[in-house]
Amino acid sequence: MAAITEHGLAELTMAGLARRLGTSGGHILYYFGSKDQVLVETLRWSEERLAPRRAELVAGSAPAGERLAGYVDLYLPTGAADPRWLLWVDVWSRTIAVPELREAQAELDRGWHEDLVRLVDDGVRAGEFAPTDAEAFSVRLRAMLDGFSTQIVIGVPGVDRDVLADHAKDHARRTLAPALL
Amino acid sequence: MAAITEHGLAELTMAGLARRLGTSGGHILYYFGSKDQVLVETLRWSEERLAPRRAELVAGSAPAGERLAGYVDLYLPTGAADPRWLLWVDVWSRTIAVPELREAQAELDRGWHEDLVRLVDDGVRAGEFAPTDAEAFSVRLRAMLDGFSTQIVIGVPGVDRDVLADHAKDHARRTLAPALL
DNA sequence: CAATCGCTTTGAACGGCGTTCAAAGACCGT
DNA sequence: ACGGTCTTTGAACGCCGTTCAAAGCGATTG
Repeated sequence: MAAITEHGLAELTMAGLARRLGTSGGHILYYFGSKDQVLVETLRWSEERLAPRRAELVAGSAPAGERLAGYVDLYLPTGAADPRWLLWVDVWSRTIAVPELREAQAELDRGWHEDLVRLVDDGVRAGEFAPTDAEAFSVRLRAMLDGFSTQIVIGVPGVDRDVLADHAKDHARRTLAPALL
Repeated sequence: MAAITEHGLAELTMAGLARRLGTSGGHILYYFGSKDQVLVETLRWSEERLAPRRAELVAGSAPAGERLAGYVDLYLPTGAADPRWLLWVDVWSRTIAVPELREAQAELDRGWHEDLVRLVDDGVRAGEFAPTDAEAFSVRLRAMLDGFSTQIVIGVPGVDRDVLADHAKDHARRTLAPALL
């Protein structure tokens, strides 16, 4: 992750990474099998580091609306070169050619999905949100967040992370708003 | 596009493409400059082929709701290996390393955005949709569609193109529904 | 203590990639 | 028939991810 942050994913080669780690390219592949596996394991590691904060958002005692806003902020890339999202986009394009990546990737997604469903159900149960199909809500919101994240991380001119975050939060607020009476 | 359809983007090499075209790799690069440019020009060509149908959706006389559903169907990939969307995902990951692609890509996006804004404004003007910030609606819906498209084209297990299309259409319908009184 | 044996680690070699470029070919106005 | 410009080729280049034979290392054993 540090290597990606410093020089970008495109500059990350087996030989370069090995040099940085004081070992050889062959050695890395002895354990990981392929560069694809290195990348997907790095993504997994990166996602695991977010797990505690995500768990807190699901289990926390703050109003569900606030926790949902926190979920959006945690999901989106921090900025134009967020290494976690560089990995996501790269893994997407590699998944098309390398089916072994598909399951790992689907599994990471599932974690985000299940937590969001719990969070929304929690808010509904507390009467803070209108009765909602949490599954459908999660599928839609996360797709929107994926689209926003892509734009942010590839640096589409004129897009601003915080503006897009507000779009997502506003969408959530309106969709989950309890009926006025 | 035919080569991508038949063998996938990962198998598409300069030498292989040249052989298929009865020419040499150097010759393709004489005109295109780089493989990245070949891909982005191919994407542009592919998008241009959709332009007439998109224009018809904007200018058509059918109810705006129906035209919006048509927009969703045109936007999403046709299936798991839609070559247009293989190119999109590939261009996303290359854009990160090759800034020259960014403008081309943003420009293609702009076309979809502007047409969707017109379509929604049209529906609002006709009283078919509630008064809506069409800009914001377009930013959100297209992000959602990008997220869905990614999942479809990379073949996430368990996702179905038509189910996701219905999600998008339902989101649009609910968001744009005129108030009940 | 030496021999053995599995697990690590190396780095040279490999095939294939996108790209470059000197040379050859084709075309055309004069 | 010549000259000049634009095309086209294909060999060469540097770099990539990956493979694999050989060497290194440490623990187990007689």
